[in-house]
Amino acid sequence: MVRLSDIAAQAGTSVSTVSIVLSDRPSPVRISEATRQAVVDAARALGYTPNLAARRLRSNGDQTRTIVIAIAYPLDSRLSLISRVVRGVQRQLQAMRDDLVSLRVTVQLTIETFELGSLDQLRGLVEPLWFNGLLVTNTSTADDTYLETLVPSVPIVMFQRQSPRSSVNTDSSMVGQLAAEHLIGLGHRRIGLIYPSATGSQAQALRIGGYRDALALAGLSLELEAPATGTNWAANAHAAAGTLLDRPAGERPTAIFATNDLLAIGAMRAIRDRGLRIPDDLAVVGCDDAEFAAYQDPPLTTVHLPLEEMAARATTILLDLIYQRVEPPVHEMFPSRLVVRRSSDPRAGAVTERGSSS
Amino acid sequence: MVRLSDIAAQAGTSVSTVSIVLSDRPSPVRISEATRQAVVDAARALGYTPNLAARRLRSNGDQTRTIVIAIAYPLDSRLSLISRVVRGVQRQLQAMRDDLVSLRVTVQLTIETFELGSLDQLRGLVEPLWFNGLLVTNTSTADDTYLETLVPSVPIVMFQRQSPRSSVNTDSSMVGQLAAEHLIGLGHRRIGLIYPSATGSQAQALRIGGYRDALALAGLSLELEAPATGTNWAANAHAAAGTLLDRPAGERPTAIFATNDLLAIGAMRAIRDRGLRIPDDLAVVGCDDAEFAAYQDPPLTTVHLPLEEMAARATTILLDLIYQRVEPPVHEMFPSRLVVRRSSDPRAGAVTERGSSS
DNA sequence: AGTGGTTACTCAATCGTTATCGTAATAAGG
DNA sequence: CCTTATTACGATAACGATTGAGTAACCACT
Repeated sequence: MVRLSDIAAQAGTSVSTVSIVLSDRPSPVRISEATRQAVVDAARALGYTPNLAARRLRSNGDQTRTIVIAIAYPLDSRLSLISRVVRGVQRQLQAMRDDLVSLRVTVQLTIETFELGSLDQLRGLVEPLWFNGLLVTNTSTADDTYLETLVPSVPIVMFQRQSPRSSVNTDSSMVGQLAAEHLIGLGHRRIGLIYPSATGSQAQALRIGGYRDALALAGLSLELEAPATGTNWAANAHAAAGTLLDRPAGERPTAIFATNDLLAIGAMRAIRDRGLRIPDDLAVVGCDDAEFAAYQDPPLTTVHLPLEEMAARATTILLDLIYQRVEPPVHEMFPSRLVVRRSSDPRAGAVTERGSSS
Repeated sequence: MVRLSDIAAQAGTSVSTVSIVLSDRPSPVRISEATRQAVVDAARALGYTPNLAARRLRSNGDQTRTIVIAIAYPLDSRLSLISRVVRGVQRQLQAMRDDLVSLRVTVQLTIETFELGSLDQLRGLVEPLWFNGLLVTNTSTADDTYLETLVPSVPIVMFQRQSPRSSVNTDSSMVGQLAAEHLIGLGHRRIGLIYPSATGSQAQALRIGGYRDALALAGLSLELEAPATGTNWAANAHAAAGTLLDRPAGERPTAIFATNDLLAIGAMRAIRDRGLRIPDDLAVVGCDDAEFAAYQDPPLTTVHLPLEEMAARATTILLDLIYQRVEPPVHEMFPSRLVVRRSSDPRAGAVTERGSSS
């Protein structure tokens, strides 16, 4: 482990000078070009790596230059959507590189597997100010109040979650509404809902709310709802859909809305199992536009969320907050978009097909 | 921010005593039950949180009690498989709770988005010994030598990667072999391969190798190979499969092996686009057994990897290494398993169907 | 009473960086 | 030639926790 003092010795200067040179931060102290070079050369020659523990201890977190993205337990299949979020963050950081070059932002997607109780672990990270910014996504609503009190000093951007803090969001209730209105518009009167039973996710609750509102507004009944228990979503949706499909003839739904795409494909299989055709006998609409959605047979109609753009924006906001270029809270809402494919509308076929494979 | 000295003042004792009490680690110094209680009470009353920076600085990383799982760039769709890995790690830690209670292991799934160059960022984490153990998965082969030299002092377990270091692995070449032999056994003579072109993943390379060996052994030609470029796997596999399917009649493959499930469903659509039936005209086999695989129409035959069990084992090994209960390297190999579904074998239908939905 | 042995602590040095304050050396001004 | 700026740097005290060496108090035993 090579220290500043080692470099100082090598370069024939003092520790202070080395510190000032290596962390090229604004300092009242001016260093001549000659010594700067000597220090840099020595550091390179010795293979210096700053000791973050020491740096953080001394400067009490001001210099951590780290953004953390925390994702809450439970680690369910939505994790696959997270890759889209991370990609968005990365691209944005890449784009802002000039801005960042002197700041060395590190993206750490820290999936703290915190349940409510062990959210205290997060505290261990937060209190000593390990990081300068926090991007929180996918927490259960229960954690909200905890987070509120937890981190007053660190800028936080909530992702896909309404909050008094800064947030980047989609109108989740609109998501449910879009799906419901689409199906109603196609003439469906008995529309079933499949949703994950035990999720504290606010987005899920809002989607369901939006769906119910749209149905109520159209004067339709809300009784066709089946929760999918457990985390093995596709399998449990398969079972849940069964309870809807096995109702007596006149009461069986003619369309099903599932609040995510894995649920949707579970339901699709339940439909096929019974010899029913999609979308002729039953239309299916999912949510999220997962990678596999467009490749189902028939391709799955779903509500697309611009996760990458949202993540990029969240990153920008977070950095703005960190450098106090804006005052919190900053709220931003992104539109979701219904992607009509053949699982709900036979006419969608050719057009969307070609479009999505390009 | 409350310090040890604050607690000491409150409890009417010294900083040293407080330190010894709060970190209940073996110490030559004995503390009376009375003071221990006083200290604990004071700490609780003041809401003490240890300053990790100070702790780490002083004890040079011995006490970080943190395991990091690093996942390499590129952040492709395989991230969805990662949730299975994390789940495995979590469950194992849960099961070992007794062992861990005094150690406070924190799981941080740190997705360092490192490319080869910025792997230096990892260095920043590693050098000051931020963590006590590293579980590396999904790095490109290029990073290997870098990692070798990087972290001599921290126990590392490689996941799904052969290495002189400790590893938990599947026989990836067997994965390719299983798929190929299955198709050969079904009587196919012209078997196509679809694989991601630009992945440095060792597992991918081995799968391809195993597939080629099996074909060569059976005296079959290897010319039906189509790389899927880019990271939008399903879409690119769709295109890649096209080049195989549009060959003249006698040269078109009668089966396709895709080295992951997203590629497979892309290929399946290319097949359907051409009015061909699965598995009658073309059989398809994928890899990984993604959540959606069993819910395709027809359900996708694929090679299942016991990722959760592997992760659990990797966790155990990592902890054993950390506490020096075993000597590195420890190598462990898990068997992969072909899951036959209807996309390759029409007879598989009913049986597997029922089995997988339970 | 003096020696040895426990028990229950406390002191003070230390980890590597940073930031404040001080100062030597040179330049500029009168 | 002496004073005052200016430039360039060095010495040193933190940051908060850990740890080995030291010590005070008490008891037992000869």
